[in-house]
Amino acid sequence: MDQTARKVLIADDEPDIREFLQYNLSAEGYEVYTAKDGDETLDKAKRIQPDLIVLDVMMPKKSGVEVCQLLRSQSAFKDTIILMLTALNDDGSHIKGLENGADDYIGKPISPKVLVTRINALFRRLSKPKAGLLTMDSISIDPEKFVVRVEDKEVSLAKKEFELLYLLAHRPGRVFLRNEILNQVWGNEVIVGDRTIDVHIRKIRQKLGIDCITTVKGVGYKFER
Amino acid sequence: MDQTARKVLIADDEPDIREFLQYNLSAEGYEVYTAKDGDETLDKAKRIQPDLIVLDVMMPKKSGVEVCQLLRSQSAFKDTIILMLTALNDDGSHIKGLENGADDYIGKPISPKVLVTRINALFRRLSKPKAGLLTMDSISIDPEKFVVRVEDKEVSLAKKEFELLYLLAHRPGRVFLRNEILNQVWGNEVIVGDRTIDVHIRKIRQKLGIDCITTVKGVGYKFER
DNA sequence: CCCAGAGTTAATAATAACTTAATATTTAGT
DNA sequence: ACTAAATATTAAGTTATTATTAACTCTGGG
Repeated sequence: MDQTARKVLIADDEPDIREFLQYNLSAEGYEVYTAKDGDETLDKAKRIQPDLIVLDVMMPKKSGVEVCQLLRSQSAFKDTIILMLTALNDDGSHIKGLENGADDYIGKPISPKVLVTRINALFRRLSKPKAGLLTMDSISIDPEKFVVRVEDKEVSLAKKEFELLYLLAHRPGRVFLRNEILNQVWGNEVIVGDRTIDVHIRKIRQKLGIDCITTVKGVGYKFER
Repeated sequence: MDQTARKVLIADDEPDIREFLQYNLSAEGYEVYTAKDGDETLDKAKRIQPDLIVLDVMMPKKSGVEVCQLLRSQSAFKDTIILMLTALNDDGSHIKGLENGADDYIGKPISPKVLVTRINALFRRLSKPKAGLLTMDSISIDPEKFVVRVEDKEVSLAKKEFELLYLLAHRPGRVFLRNEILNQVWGNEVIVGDRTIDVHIRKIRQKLGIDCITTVKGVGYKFER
């Protein structure tokens, strides 16, 4: 299977809808997974880390809306594209979906053409470009393998630490405001105190051993050298 | 998501209006965030630093007018475009909005076309070109990296020093009154003595090494060369 | 169940930024 | 050249921001 294939998770309690979606999306080259209720969706989403989730509003265990809210409250899913599926294509549920963080919705019945077009459009519009390997002299950061190498020694960072370092390092010299950092790394729904950033910065400095993050007091942090 | 997408924050207590705006503005390529009451608006505005805020007049917690006033009293939002939304399209609330620092207003009900046209127009009319790199011969000022380079040597200034230098340098030759400087750099609520400016000027001159700030006695300062 | 690691918070310490006040120097007007 | 007013300079005092540490929660794996 293509290494860069987009992963799509389909969540619907009706087997024939799952099959229909799976068929059409596989044909488009997506890597498709399915779930049949809210809880299973959450489990699989966590394991698979899909790029897009097709979420039926009406599902057993947890409704699509609930699942959507739960996913959006976790920073791991802040960039996951969520497409709601609803039989009720009245404004009410449409609204409810988008309000809770969905990126788009489609009303049943679904035409294969509309579905595929919409999903492709979502990817075009929303997906972040895949992060690439960063290399500065004596330090390299690989987001694929999740590894940082400093002077030929491998350093393992925790996820938040890594994301923070990557954010700063992908634009060396540029100052990132604390707000920007919170938005990019934690997402704008999550609320954490300012000291949290400091603590992560400290751990990064500590683990890397070399001083490559500069504090700009009253402003933010930047990566240098 | 486009890295340079304009950020728009929508503040309205009615879910269907939020959704309506979100849908239409997302489709235009804006990066859209929402808030459902006054307090949430202030929180998110601070966090997200949107380029434009669509502000409903009638909201719980704090009204749009209050939010507008509060935002405008903070220097971080002096360039944020504010568009008021009101069901009462009588002159009274229109005036009240503009009086309190809003840049435009739209009366409900809203047509998507009008909305998008108006917002695009506001951006065209009001948005400042991104604070950019200033380059004069032998000196360059980079607000993104928060660094000044003088004859290929990097000089790091503290926040107030930098803001002051940037203010003067972005209009070389133009004299800035002490009052203007206080307003722009310190904001109009903060009260500091006149000597404070002198001290910062001195530090800048000292750090840069070259004399590029001229005193205009009895008037103010200007950047030259 | 317990442990280990990640993530967060809160309290305190440390430090840099900022402001002020006191004194010296410069400038412009007479 | 004298004077008054404005600015320059310096050092010291204050405040704001960040660094550091340790404790606490939460989660998943053994």
